[in-house]
Amino acid sequence: MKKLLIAKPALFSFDECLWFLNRNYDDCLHHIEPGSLSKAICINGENIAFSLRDQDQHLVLDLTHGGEDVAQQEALVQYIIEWFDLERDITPFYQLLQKNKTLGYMANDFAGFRLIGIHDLYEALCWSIIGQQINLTFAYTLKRRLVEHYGDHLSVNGLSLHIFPRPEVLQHVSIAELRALQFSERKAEYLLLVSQLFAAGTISKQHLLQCASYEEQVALLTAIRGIGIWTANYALMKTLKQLQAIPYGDVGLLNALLNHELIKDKKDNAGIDKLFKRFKGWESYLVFYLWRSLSVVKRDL
DNA sequence: ATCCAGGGGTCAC
DNA sequence: GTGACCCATGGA
Repeated sequence: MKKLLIAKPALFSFDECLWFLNRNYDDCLHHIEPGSLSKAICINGENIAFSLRDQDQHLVLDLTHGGEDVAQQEALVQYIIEWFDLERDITPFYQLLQKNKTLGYMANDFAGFRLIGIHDLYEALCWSIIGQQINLTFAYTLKRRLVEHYGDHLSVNGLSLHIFPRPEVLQHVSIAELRALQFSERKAEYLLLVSQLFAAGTISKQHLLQCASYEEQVALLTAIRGIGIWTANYALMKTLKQLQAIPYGDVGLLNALLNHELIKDKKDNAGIDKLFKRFKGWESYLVFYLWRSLSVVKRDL
């Protein structure tokens, strides 16, 4: 079995990332076991499966299905690097955290936690549309139904590793079919529209990368029906790792800020602005760490 | 039973 | 530009 090594940067904890990926939810797009994860993705048209584990100064990537050629292996390594944001020096963020009386504890409690991405823009947009205005448990249920009905999968070591459906497939699904899976009429409409746009090549990650500014990227996304300011920022944060992205209006973010008594109420926009101003350039990391703090509360209850 | 959930569109003003 | 209203459904 082909084995690839990926060097671990400073301020990185695989366990911390792994724990977040596993949280309390049932994510169908990866399988977690203590100390390792398994996943399947499509690279250059081929479905590949791998597992990832922590070993001393490296992450060890074991290819468990496909990926024989070197170009695919390089792409896979790059995928992991982007997924866990391994090339970023996050010490400036930690310095900002440690200066903050309320949030400083995170530098210790969540040490080495990284902004975990979603490489595929289409998947990120679909996932955020699914997650709009419903609780996360149900959102993961809906995602699983979508993936199991319309996505590929690889069977490896007794595990069924699912791959997010391609837009070319989803664009031809009917609203009635999605309604039967308990998607709301609106979510079904939005998902089909986004699928059509991606299948037709009207929108892509490449289009976003060609934008001159962050504002332009937001405008490009929010021009699409079903994608508002929250969804656009979520996708830019997860897919492009645009660190100035703040998913405004996010219920989880607001609850985390309330838990830490950093805002008076959910309409305290001034309080929010004041906090994020201190984390200029690291806004997304702050959001991600605040989301991480929600899981702590949930776990401790 | 009741309120809320990692929102967004629409429409009145 | 702002705010009220609707959507839909499961979780707690």
